[in-house]
Amino acid sequence: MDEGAAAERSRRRAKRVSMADVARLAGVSSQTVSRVSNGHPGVVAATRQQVLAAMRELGYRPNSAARALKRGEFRTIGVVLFTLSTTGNVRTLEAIASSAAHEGYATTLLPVAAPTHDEVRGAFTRLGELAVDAFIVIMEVHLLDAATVELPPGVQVAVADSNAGDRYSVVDTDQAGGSYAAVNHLLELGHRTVWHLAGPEESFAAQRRADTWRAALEDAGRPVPEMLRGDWSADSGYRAGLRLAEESGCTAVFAANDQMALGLLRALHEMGRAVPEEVSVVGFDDIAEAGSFMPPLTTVHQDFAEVGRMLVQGVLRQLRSESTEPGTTLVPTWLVERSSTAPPPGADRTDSAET
Amino acid sequence: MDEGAAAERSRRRAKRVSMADVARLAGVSSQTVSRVSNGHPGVVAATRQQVLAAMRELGYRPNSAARALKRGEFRTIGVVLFTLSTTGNVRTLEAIASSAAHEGYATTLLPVAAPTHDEVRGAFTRLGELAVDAFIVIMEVHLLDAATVELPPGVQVAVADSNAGDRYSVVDTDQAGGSYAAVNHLLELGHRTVWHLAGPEESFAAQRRADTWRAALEDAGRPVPEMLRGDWSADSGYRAGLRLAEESGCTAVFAANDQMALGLLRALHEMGRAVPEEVSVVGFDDIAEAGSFMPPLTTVHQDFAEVGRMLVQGVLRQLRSESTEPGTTLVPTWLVERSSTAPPPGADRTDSAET
DNA sequence: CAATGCGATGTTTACGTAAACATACCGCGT
DNA sequence: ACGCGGTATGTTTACGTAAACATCGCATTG
Repeated sequence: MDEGAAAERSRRRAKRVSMADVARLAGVSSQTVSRVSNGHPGVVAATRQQVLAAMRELGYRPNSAARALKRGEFRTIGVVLFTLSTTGNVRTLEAIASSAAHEGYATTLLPVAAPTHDEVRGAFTRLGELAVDAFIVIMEVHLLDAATVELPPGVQVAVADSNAGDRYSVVDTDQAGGSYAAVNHLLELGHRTVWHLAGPEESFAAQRRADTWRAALEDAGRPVPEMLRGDWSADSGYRAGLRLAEESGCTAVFAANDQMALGLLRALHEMGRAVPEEVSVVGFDDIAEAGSFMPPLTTVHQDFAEVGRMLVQGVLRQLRSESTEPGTTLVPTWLVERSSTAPPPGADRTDSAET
Repeated sequence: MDEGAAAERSRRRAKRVSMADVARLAGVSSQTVSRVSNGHPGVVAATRQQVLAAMRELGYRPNSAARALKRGEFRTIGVVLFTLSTTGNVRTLEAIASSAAHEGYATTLLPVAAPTHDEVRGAFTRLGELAVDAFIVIMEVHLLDAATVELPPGVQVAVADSNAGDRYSVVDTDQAGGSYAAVNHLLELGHRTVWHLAGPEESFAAQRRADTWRAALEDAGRPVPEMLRGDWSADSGYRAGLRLAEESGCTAVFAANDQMALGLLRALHEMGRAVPEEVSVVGFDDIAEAGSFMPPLTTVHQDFAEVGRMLVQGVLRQLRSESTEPGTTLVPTWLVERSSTAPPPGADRTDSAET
């Protein structure tokens, strides 16, 4: 076992083909191999072919460690995230990975087990040792705060889902715009006011959506009902829905995400409150399934793909210009009207919300 | 604050702090710094403290490229996948990333833009240059086949969602077991037969589920209805549902995933076919929202976390022992009974399916 | 026809780390 | 007192690549 492992290790070591090997076989210098490998000009076609043939024969593949060491860059972007259980994170990650790939960068995942300060700090410590030129954090900023001191200097950062625009380059969807559109849509349908099922307290996005909901109501001079709170899950939406169904005055609900809206719909259905005839529901996210809810959900669409793209562009720009540009970039959101909203029961006019 | 940041920035690019710098400040040799950095024994406490202090002062972080070059390994696992739009892939990736992190490995994403042969080949070519010790492929194998020749030698591979067990180490959920359980559950409720809404033809998983569905019916001596086909999306489930609602003989449907089941539920609802009173529906995946469908969906649970864990264990074992062990490992699946299934209309006895 | 210039290729070197080897020192036993 | 064993630390070297510099040869030109 022991000598087996040792032998295998040496075999693997021996197996590794280097430029020198290719150069020897092709009868050229290793520098020429390097030139061919990197597509540099100044290599005559015949030589190039010879080198390429030798590469193929030996199965040469460049050693990226050596390459990175020499060049001083890894061509890799690290992504720090806490969970892949929310649509937004997944969609954003997907866009990051493909944008990065498009730019010739690899994407390395740095999962943080739990969103505690210790965990985040630990992650950043590990991150300091990671083969990464820049990284993108998809996480609440109040956790980032504590970890800031640990951030390895010399690595560019961009942040999603955060309000740290004063210190980092932040890209986020237009939470306020979307929330405002959602609430106003309901008011315009004639609802007297709108209830809100918020996301967890720790979430910046949840807070921003709730704040905007409140502001929109106050702007319109409407009463602000008590806010309910969920944890993004459909179950928490269901529980909130059971309670809302008892509120006879409740004719419109703005849920902070689609999953909770799903639970809400089920609770309302089970309690015999028809959607949208008796109660209107608006969600947030526009997940792929939203159009197949019962009824199809009116919700706020977020362009996560664009967020990912902009995040990558952001860090790469920083990387190239060597400048950090704090600031927040907002990606537009818009309301997608489906069938879960309608004028409130007893409303004769569908277009006026004048009191 | 500003000049601090600026200073740091210029210091960074000008020269990254190396072991030599730390060694100079601490008044020791760089080798001693290396020993401290790697926690090697044989460094007296006083010296260690001195080195650590110097590291802190200079903000030293090891250069992983140099380290990888020297050690001959990257401590990184690459994951090749086509899409993050399916629950299974996302859950699996998440588990891979956290298992890998737990083992001290980073996870690098290699997205494949489209599941075409060319794309996959290109991905593997890029992958050959990637700083990766091993990789995991989450993709249909028939695409892998064409790319096999391109697979960089000396890199360990494990595969999910595939039937390439003869050549690679494959980990998959027990598709057959789950499908069998789903069909039998419906038969035992008293349904005469079960319809099937399959996933896309290209999908190995879809094929396996369909095959098992057919086999289970044949085993029980039941008629095999015409199979419907969707593309995993809720929309395709909806379209199939519209058609099924017209089939008066249809009392039980086994959908190949939960998203399609969702669309199915909506179509049946809109067509006035009550679930589960008139039609029973079973899904596959047990996505987080399945319990909040209307009605809550009976479905087959897949333990993607376990799949990810085993994939990582698999490649790491291969890496350490340098042996490739083809073979398929199945992770158990089980039926989660919720409220979307019931005996067929007109059935008096709920336990017997005898004709 | 020789000088010149430039394109093609080779040689040297440095990147930061860590293994392997080398040395210096200390305490101990005889 | 002397050497011996062992430990703490220093020195050398190699990992694979690519920039910088060096060289060679051929064609163009005065």
